[in-house]
Parts: sequence; C-alpha cells; structure tokens
Amino acid sequence: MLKKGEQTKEHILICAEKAFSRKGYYESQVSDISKLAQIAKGTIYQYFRNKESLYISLIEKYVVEWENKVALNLNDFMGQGISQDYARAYLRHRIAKTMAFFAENQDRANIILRMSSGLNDVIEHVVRIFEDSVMKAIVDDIKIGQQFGHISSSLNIDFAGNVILGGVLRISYFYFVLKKQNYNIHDMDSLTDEMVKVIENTLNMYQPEKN
Amino acid sequence: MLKKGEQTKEHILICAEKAFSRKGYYESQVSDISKLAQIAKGTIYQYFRNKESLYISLIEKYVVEWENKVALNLNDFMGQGISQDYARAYLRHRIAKTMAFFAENQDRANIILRMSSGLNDVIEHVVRIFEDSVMKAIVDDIKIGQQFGHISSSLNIDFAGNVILGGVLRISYFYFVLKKQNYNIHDMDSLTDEMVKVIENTLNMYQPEKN
Amino acid sequence: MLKKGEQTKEHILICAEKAFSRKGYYESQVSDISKLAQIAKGTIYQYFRNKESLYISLIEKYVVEWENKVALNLNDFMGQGISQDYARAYLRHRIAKTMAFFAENQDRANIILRMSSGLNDVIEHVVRIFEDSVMKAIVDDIKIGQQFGHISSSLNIDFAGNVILGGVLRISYFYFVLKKQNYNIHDMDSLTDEMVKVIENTLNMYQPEKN
Amino acid sequence: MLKKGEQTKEHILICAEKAFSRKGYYESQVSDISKLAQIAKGTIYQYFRNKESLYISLIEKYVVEWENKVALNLNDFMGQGISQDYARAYLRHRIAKTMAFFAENQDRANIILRMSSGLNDVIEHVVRIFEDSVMKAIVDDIKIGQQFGHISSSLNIDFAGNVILGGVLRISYFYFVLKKQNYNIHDMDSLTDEMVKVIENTLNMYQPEKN
DNA sequence: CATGAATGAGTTTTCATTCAT
DNA sequence: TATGAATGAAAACTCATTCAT
Repeated sequence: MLKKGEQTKEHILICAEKAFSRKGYYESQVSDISKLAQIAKGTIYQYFRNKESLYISLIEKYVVEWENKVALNLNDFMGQGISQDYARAYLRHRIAKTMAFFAENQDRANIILRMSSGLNDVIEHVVRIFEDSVMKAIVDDIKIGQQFGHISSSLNIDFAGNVILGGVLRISYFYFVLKKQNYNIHDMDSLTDEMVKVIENTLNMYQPEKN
Repeated sequence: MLKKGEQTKEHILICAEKAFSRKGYYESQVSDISKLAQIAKGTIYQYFRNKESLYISLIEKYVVEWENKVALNLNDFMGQGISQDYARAYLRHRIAKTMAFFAENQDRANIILRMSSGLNDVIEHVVRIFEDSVMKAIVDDIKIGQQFGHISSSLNIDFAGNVILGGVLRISYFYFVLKKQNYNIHDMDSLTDEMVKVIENTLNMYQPEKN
Repeated sequence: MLKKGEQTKEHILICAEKAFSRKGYYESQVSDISKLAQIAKGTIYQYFRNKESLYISLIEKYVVEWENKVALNLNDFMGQGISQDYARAYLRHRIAKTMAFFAENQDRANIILRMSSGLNDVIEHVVRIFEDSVMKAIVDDIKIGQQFGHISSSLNIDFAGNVILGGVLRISYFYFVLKKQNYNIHDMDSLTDEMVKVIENTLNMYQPEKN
Repeated sequence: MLKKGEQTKEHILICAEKAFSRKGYYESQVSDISKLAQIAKGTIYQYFRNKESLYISLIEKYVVEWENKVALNLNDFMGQGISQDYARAYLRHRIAKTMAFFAENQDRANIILRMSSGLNDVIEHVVRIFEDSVMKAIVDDIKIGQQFGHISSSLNIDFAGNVILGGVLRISYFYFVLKKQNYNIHDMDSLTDEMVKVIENTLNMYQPEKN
C-alpha cells in the first residue's frame, strides 16, 4: 500500500494520462490536469518540477510497464519440443503482449501511438489526410491485385494495408529522418527491392490460394 | 511564372517548412518563420488566416505533391509482357516514388514522419526511449533467432527490425487508437496470428539459407 | 527627436522609475508599470527582456547621468588664482552636483539612496528603527558634548549626525561586508582611532567657538 | 536556561538570520529557513505570524543587542580626570562598540548594512556599479589632491573615501528622501558648504604634513 | 502590399500560508 | 508542539494576432 504522498503522485500521473491522451502535450494545460485530479494546481508542482517533467515521468513509466509486460524468461519456452515451435511461441508472446499493452489502456495507446501527438484537432485531421491518401492508394492497389488474381481475395485488406503503411513510413523515418545509417543512391534501389519483397510476402502475391 | 503575391506566399511556405521541420508546430513561432523569410510578421497574415492554416496549407501541399509523384497511369504498365511482371513493376514504382518523396526533401520528411512531431527536444528524446526499447527487443530477438539458425544470418537486421516495428505500431494504432474497426477479444488472437505470420515472412523464418 | 520605438522605451523607463521609487523592486509589479505607462504588459517585454533587465537599465542610465552631471574638465578650474582655490572650487563642484543630482529627481534619489530598497512599508519602517536608534544615540551624544562645552552650540546637529552615521555605516559596510580589505584585530583599533578623529573634526570638538 | 519553545524560537531566528543574510528578504524563502533549521515549515508559523513578522523580530533583536552593546553608564566615564579626556573616551567607546557590533556577526552586518538589501545577485551587482562610480571619482580626486600637495600622501585613501561616500549619500538620503527637514534652494548652498568643510577636515586639506 | 509596434488573453510557475493529523 | 501535504492567489512572461501607418 502506498503512503499519502505516493498515492497523490500516482493519482496525478493517471489524470495527466487522461488529459494528454485527449489533447496531447501542448493543448493540455496544467489546470486541465488539476481539475481532472480535483486538486490544486500547486499540488502538481509538489510532485513534478514542471509540466514537461510530468510528461516525461509518464513516458518513463510506460517503458517500464511495457518491459515488465513483454519480458519473459527465454528458458520458459525452451526444452519443450522442437526449437522451431518455441521460437514461434516466443515471437507470438512478444507480439500478443505488445498489442495487449496498447489494447488494454486506451489513454496510453493514444499517447504513445498518436503519430503526430500533441497537435490540435484541426491539424490532426489534416495530418490524417496524408496518411489516408497513402492508405487509400495501398488499398486500391491491393484491390486491383485481387481483380487480376495476383492477390488472394480472402486477404484482410485493412490489416495488410496498415502493416505495409507502417513498414514504409517507419523505414522512411529510420533512413531519411533519423539517418542512423548512411545510405547512398544505390542503396535506395536495394532498399526499395527489400521493401517490395516484404510487401509481396505480406500479400502472398503470386502464390494465391497456395495455403 | 508566379506573380509577386504568389511568389511571396510560396516563399513563406518554404520557410515555414524549414521552421516546422526544426521545431515542430508548437515550438515554432510565427516570428521564427518571418525571420527565416526575412519579411515582417504581419505579411504572413496577408497570405494565411493564422498559424494553423499555414501549417494546414503545407500538409495539403504535401498530399498533392505525393499524389503527383506516385500516381501513374496503370496503362503505362500494361500490355507489356505478362501481368505478373507489370504488377511487380507497378508495386516497385509506388514504393520507389514514395521513398524518394521522403528522401528528397529532408524538411518534408521531418514534418510528415516525425512520429511525435511538435514536441520539444527534451520530450522528443524520452519518447524515442520507448521506441528504442521496443526496437532493441526486436533486434535482440532476431539475433537470437540467427544464433539458433531460424533466421538467415544474412538478414539486414535494421531493415527487418524497422519494418516489423512500423507494422506493429501501425496495426496497434489502427485497431486500438483509430478503432475504425470494432474488434472483440477473439479478434486479438487472430490479429496476433496474422502479425506473427507477416513477421515470419519478413524474417523468412524457418527457411534459412533457402534462397 | 526620438523615433516611435525609442520614445516608448524612454516612456517605460520613466514610469518604471516612478513605480520602483514608490514600492521598490520586489513590491513593484510589471502590471503597475504598464498601468502607469498606460500601455499593455506585453509592450514592456518588447523593450526589456524581463523585469530585472528593466531595473538594471534604469540603474545604468543613472550611472551615465551622474557622470555627465559631475564630470568637468579639470582645466576649467586651473589657471585661475592659486591652486588651493581651484582645488576647493573643484571639490565644491563635485559635491554640489552630486547633491543636486539627488535633489532634482525625487524618484531617482529614492531608488538609489533608499538604503534597504525594495522592502515593503512595514519592514522598511522597522529597518528605520535601527537607524533611528543609532541616530538618536549620536544626537544625544552631541547634545551632551554641547552641554559640557566640547562642541559648539551652533553646530547643525542633524547635519553632523547624518554625516557621522553615514560614515560609520559605510566604513562598517566596506570593511565588514564587502571585505575588499583584509583586516585583523589590531586594525580594528586603528580603524576606530581614524573614525574618532574624523568625527572630532566634523564636530570641531575641543575647538568650540574657534572659527 | 530557555525552555523548549523559547529554544526553538531562538533557533529559527538564527537560521532566518543566515538565510536573510545570504539572499535578502525577498529572495529568501520560508522553506530555505525551515531547511536550514531542519524543522518543518509549519513550525515556523507556530512562533511567528508570518515571514514579515519573523524579519521584523530579527531587526528588533538587533536594536536591543546594539543598545546593550553600546550603552554604558555615563558616570563610568566621569569623575576621572578632565572632561575632555572622558568625552573622547566615551566617543571612542561608542565607535568601537558599534564597529565591533558589525564585525563580530557577519550575517547581522549583511542584513543591516547591505545598502540595497534584498535584491538578487544580478541587480545587486548593478547597484554596486553606481556606488563604485562615485567611489572611483572620490578616490581619483584624492589622488589628484595628493599630487598637487593639498592632501597628505600618507592618507588612507580607502578609509577617507568611504567616510566621504557614506556621508554624502546619507546626507542626500536625509534631506532629499526622508525630507524630515524642509529645505529651500538657498539651503542647498549652505548644505554644500558644510559638506565641503567636513570633507576638507576629513582630508586634512591645506594642512598636509601638519601633524 | 508590407510593416512592426502594440496588444492582452492565456499559461506556467511560485511560495507564503493553512490545517488535519 | 510539530509536521508537511495541500492550497490558490498572485506574479512573470509568452506569443499569435491586429491595425495604423
């Protein structure tokens, strides 16, 4: 059981989560949080140096929570049947836990996943337009592929489309924004080839009805 | 050729792009943009109703630019050899153009892809910690898979890792934040199965050294 | 003639002088100044980084003003009679100008001379009690000296008392607070001797009715 | 021996003295004092109505302490030799005790003598610039006087300069800020004359090497 | 069209003070 | 008495937006 101070701090974090989830970092005001928490503004500053540090505490909490949820002793999966089976079980565990991590807490998911978090509603909407355009192109392409028989008509289009969109945007982000890897023009070609391969696999192209 | 007014408006958009790229929407001030553009603050308001509408104009421009870049008449790819070939060529075209779209304009990529756009440096850094944690887990798992021989040792780990991260985050975002699709608990299982399948394909698991 | 911007800045400085003069630095609020100046609070921040820098600007202006007032070419006093005469004239000029500097601008004098400037009225009053106690002791001593005939009965008691109080406090401040000079216990004795000598001179003790 | 309550009150006063000495009234926070005293903030309010009253108590304590230190029965000095001698001894006693009063307690001296007490470091520094400017002018003048032979070259410049500065500032303060005395323009002249006379005495001008 | 000084509503943040334990 | 968590009024400061020139 937490003592008074710890309780209040926890309470503030939970209310801050609600506030940031609804309106993002910049559009949320400290007074919103204090109202949600039904405490005085000053009380928040007893526990957090400022608004920024409150937000940071929240994210840091998420990192710990995710690690606790996902982590599992590798040994638990070993020594049980053939290695391929437990490798798949292990992978499944990771994926299931990560998705559950987002599914079980709406506010947390909003904060972590809202890709252009912190923008106000009007802007958020326009930012979505871009993603929707790209998504629409992907979906249309899949449908054409299905008409031509390259892609199984039983494919879950939404699912496949989002995996592809996520992959392309993330790859672009990694190589062109973060630029942790230097790449040259030639790499662009092989990057594209790799991406095409992944997408073909995802779509099971050219192998319709194979399973 | 653009007239004076159009020129100034275009100039403002380019400078706004620089500013928003560096500091995101909220941390960029109208005065930053006017300084970059070497014009008076008031002039910006001659062309844009307010800061928000300036940002929106930018994103809307991006949608058009991307569509122009990516769009291509399907006919161009048809009537040339077997349909499988032009389907692949078409997919390749889409991917190549989209990645080039990001690669060729750093500021644009920053604005569209910076997944927690608009947050200040300190916060941005902590948000990255979360993604880095997830990424690290994926990379570690891939390495273990390679040690056990389930995954080809020639796999580009950064590439595969980012595709997977992008896919998982986007799927979570789509189903748990946007929630355009209702899902029930049973769906969570099949969602996970689908995701596992995609990842196995991406990693070419169980078929190491096959190619 | 000053242009618009310079005029406003000057106007703010003058109003800040009034405000600081009345209530000191801490008790004066930026909104007090803006009200006095009949401008918006924000306007003040167009010209001064913050309240502190506004106060500093004021003091820096005073330094320049005093220097301009007091400074005089030494040559102006030379070549006119014997050197003792122009030395006295020069000294007189310095003193007269410095005192006029304070006498001619009430607010400026308040800000520079209010020895415990910035304290609120209640506290200011108590701080005065200390000075008044010391002053009273000095005045009483002078009166006793007059009764005993050591001190001329025509002495301006207020004047002499304040000179002595100012001297003693300043010497204490210089040696015991600023401590630019190291001193040892022995110095205390000679310091006292020096001080006694100055006071005796000021009081013309032992030489009553001599002039 | 003090009882518990009295002890605590005394302890708080001593810690408040430290705090106010370091940062002045406004920049010192009640929490600073409670931390120094290693007691809870609330405890301070058991003994003092508020921060202001704590400060006032301190100053009032100083008045008593100074009076105790300086006061001495006039009779002690009488009946012992000629009156001139004990008059001088008496004056010496007053001066010595007052200076010791400041020298023996650094914090007390800081609080009472810091002439612009309560201002923060940055501002304090600029306020010093004014005093330094005036002091520099005085010192320079004294040096010129020494070159011309009006002033003894053995004069302690720092001492004389500070006595003069203290005297001039105090006189200005008394007549132009406190204005307990009305004065008219003609008085300015005689005020100046008096001041010049005092300074000449202090500097022993025109009588170099006379002693 | 262009300017940039002026605006003031809106935010964050501080800190002396209170009061239930 | 002593505590320290909670308070909230009050202050500094910001910055998008306006408008007279």
